[in-house]
Amino acid sequence: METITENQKVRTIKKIEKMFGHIDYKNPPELCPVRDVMSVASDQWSTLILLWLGYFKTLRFNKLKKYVYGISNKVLSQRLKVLEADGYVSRKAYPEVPIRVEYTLTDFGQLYVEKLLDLTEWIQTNSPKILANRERYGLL
Amino acid sequence: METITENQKVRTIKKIEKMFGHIDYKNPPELCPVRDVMSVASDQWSTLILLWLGYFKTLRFNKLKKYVYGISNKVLSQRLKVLEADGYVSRKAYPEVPIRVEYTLTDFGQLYVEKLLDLTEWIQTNSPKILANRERYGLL
DNA sequence: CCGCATCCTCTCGGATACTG
DNA sequence: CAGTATCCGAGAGGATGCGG
Repeated sequence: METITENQKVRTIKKIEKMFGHIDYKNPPELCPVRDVMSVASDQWSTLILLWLGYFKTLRFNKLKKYVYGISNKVLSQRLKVLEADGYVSRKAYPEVPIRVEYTLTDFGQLYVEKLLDLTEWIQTNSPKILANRERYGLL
Repeated sequence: METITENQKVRTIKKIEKMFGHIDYKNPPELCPVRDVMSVASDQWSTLILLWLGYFKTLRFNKLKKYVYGISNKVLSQRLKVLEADGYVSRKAYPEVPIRVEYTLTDFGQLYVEKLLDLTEWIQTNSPKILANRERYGLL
């Protein structure tokens, strides 16, 4: 396991201070953009949608639905709409019959996916440890 | 805005392939550890709890409740329990009267917070753009 | 094929009151 | 002080059928 230097801890604290320090912590959550934006972007379904789009570059609705296994029509279209609104995803409809719709990451979305991936990779690496923790904890 | 090289995109795809490639996408979500672990760690409340603990190092229950503004007793204790189970947070109770309980990040939790922070910083930086997107989209 | 509309279920989460 | 217990409402999300 990686080790943590005191220096690193101090830098972390500085970063958090920069993030939270200037807001009055008594403010309602609506006024915290980080939380607001996070609630869209790091939603469980959205995360998977974005990663699969990062992988395939372009996906149609039903294809996406297959990869993001278990998602319902309703939730998928809901999430796509929000992701489009926030600028991560672009939607292109071809007026054929039957209609064809393609979803693609925007450049902005691509950047986000790269950040997100750093986190999910870390999680993937550490998930055995985490699941073991959880197991052990359950036994207490 | 940063630009994205084609090289970077290819690397991103490789990473995602490594993450998702080996699993059968038809498997039920329960079998995807990334998703499972993410649902705990990147929960909206958990994120805030972890960041505040990263900032203060040690916080008591009611102090935490003040900083994570708007969280209820129930949810706070729930989240803390799960975060403890997964190994991000340690709980220490002092048998005084009245009782005193202190929550601290574990070293593991500290590492996670650093990763998480990279993401939230990016979000903080880009939230004006995202909110503007959202606004514009609403007008269409 | 895309995805909205409907219905219905069920969990999450807020408020409050209470105990070791 | 640090939670647990209880109640309750809101809304997320699943299933299905239909329409463009």
